[in-house]
Order: sequence, then structure tokens, then C-alpha cells
Amino acid sequence: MSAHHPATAELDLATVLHALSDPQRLQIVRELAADPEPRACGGFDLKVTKSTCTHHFRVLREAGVIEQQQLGTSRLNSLRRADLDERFPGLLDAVLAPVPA
Amino acid sequence: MSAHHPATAELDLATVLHALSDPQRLQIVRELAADPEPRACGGFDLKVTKSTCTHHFRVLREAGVIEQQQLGTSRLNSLRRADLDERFPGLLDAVLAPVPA
DNA sequence: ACAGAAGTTCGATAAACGTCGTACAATGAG
DNA sequence: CTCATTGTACGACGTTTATCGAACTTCTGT
Repeated sequence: MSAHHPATAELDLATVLHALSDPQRLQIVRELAADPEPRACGGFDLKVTKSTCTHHFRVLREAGVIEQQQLGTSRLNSLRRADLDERFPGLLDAVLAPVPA
Repeated sequence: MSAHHPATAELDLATVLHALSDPQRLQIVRELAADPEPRACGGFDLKVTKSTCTHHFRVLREAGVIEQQQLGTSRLNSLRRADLDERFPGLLDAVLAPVPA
């Protein structure tokens, strides 16, 4: 069951922005960016149920923000930083930047 | 009826990203960025009705992306570029940048 | 005063969204 | 084999969203 990942050239800005416009998903992306080690879905401190997590990870994957690879029963998530930087230069950096005081 | 504009310090990233995640609104922002002259709502080539335009301009305004000032029967829209740059440095530039070939 | 132009307001509607719970499949440990 | 772990699939739910049309307000020109 190889989940669908869009190619870099197919990434759509509106779709990516929508994927990033949810607080839970924003937190996922922030944690992934903070520690570049791929991490299983359960390794995030989200205050929603498992099935909701599945939903959010799918939205991020189908938008092309993250990549998922199966490993045992876990699914390792990693940020598609290079692809995003190539297609939308500066976007991820701006989204991940701490808010100025 | 002075419409509500959020203060710069109150701009919320998720809200701004959501406001930018719609094709119509993205086009509005692009046109506003291309020509820094404030423009009336009707001056955009949108393929939706007037009342839908009202909706989109309100979403952008309440997210803090645009500023609206009344002038006669028109409402002039301008991008809050300085405020956005101050609060989310690089974000607007990344969103407005042409997609690399 | 009247007519036109520019937007808003107010339902309405159909679709998408975020969330949950339960049931299910697949893998790894004992 | 059995069982716990990890995540998915599916249906359900209430909310939000994007869209429209019709009626309305406000200003401007004549």
C-alpha cells in the first residue's frame, strides 16, 4: 500500500498553504523541522485521536509537505524540505521562522 | 461602519495561511502586489459574483492581509505588506514569487 | 429627484473540513 | 500462536466554507 505522493513539479501553492493552515498540522511540520530525524505518527504530542492524526498526516502528504515511508507497523514522516524549497523558495523558512517579538 | 482590521501584533499565521489558500484570494493578493495602487473590489478580474467577492475581501481583511478604506461607494483595497513583512518576514515574498520553471 | 454604480446583507445550498469511535489489518515481541 | 502496538478505513456528526441570487444602502452624476 504505497500511499500517493505528488511529484515536486505538481505541488500546488494553494494546496500547500491550505495544508499548513491548520494548527495541528503546523505543529507537526514545526516538530519535523526542529528534528530532521524521521518520526512515527505517534511521536507527536497532538491532542487529537489517532484517526484524526491519520487524517492530518494524509492532508500533509497529499499536499506534498511530508513524505511517509513504512517501517514495520510504523509510518515514518519526514519533511520534504528540498522539494518545497525548490518549488516555493523561502516559503517553508518563512512559515517556520519564530514570530518576531 | 468601519470594518474591523486586526492589529499587526494580533496577526495569526494559521489564519493568514488559510486566507491565502484559496485561488480567488491568491489572485487578489497577486494583483494587489503587482500594482501597489489601491484598487476597488470591482477592479479585479474574478469569475465570481459580487457577493462572493465581498466574502473573499472580508476573509482577507479579517486575516490582516489587506486593508480597506472607503472612498465614495468604492472600497479601496491595499496589501498590508509592511505589517505582514514585520510579523512574518519572507512569507509574502515567498507566496508572491513566480513558480520556478 | 432620479437613476446608475459599488458593495453589503441576508438567507440558502452543496461541498469540504475537523473530529470522533469502532472495527480492521499488519507487524513485531513473548 | 497470541497478543500488544501502530496505524488505516469507514461511517457519523456538527461546523465551516464557497458560492449564489435577491433585496438593500450609499454615494455620485445629471
